Amino acid sequence: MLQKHSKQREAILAELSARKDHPTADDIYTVLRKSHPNISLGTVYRNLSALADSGKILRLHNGKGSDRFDADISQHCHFKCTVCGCVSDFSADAGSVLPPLDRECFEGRIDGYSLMFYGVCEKCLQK
Amino acid sequence: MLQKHSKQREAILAELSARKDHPTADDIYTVLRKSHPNISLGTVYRNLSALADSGKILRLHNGKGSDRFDADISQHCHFKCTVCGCVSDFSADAGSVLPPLDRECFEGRIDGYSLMFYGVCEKCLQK
DNA sequence: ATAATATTAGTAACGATTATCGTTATTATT
DNA sequence: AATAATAACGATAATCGTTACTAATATTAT
Ligand SMILES: [Mn+2]
Ligand SMILES: [Mn+2]
Ligand SMILES: [Zn+2]
Ligand SMILES: [Zn+2]
Repeated sequence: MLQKHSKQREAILAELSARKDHPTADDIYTVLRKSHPNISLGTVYRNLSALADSGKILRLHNGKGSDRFDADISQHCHFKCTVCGCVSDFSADAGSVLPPLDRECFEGRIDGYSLMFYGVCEKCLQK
Repeated sequence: MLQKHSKQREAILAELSARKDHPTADDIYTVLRKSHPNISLGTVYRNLSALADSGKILRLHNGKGSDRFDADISQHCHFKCTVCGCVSDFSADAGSVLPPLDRECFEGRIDGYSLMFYGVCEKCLQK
């Protein structure tokens, strides 16, 4: 996978890297249509999936609703507003607190975790 | 919602309460068909959603793959095996560690969180 | 340049879930 | 107990996010 370069993939990664709002595949598609009028939604999905599989970006499963993507691949948590649906980085210290788990009572292997907080964002609270 | 009693909802809740494997809607549907040959998959989905909305059961978003449900509504974490797909309760102390977050740098309201660990379960490791 | 092939655009297909709708079961009222 | 009101049902169509397919195009190696 990812053996040949493509203008489309470059544009997708550039767009994702330029923003911090954890966009969906369709969000990116809508924006890129302006500069790449013929780009296909399937191409956006295919490249985002390939980039995520190769570890270059992060895929955030989002319960109901579409997946979101993140160019920041460092371990960090997220917060989702249950009113407006926005997803933002969450600078809690939870991430640094979690790793030292008591793995003694668990015989499997832990490769990672996903931690999502739910609530109401500042903007929605003020309405 | 949930204004009238129904045999189907009773059976769905009973089945979910009797197991600890976090079944999908279709899992429950398949089992209940034996005792309730005419039950509809839509009915299972509708009741599981209503029960989850009213807080009587828990819905676990599962990334790709269908949602799973849990009759244990206490705050607890889960572990998903990326090989066989099984989802099990995870008795880490992470849940008790998380609540005291530094909420000072966050202006929104946190209502809860979902924490899922990924890895390989004991059974799959032994193969 | 030529050849090989990964990637694309466009579109069909898919799986999970929700919506619709005429019928049935539950509950309240007479 | 019969009647009326309506929530819930079963069957199935529709929706949504995503993936699969295919002929054409773009990239890379020769
Ligand atoms: Mn992020
Ligand atoms: Mn559980
Ligand atoms: Zn909000
Ligand atoms: Zn396993």
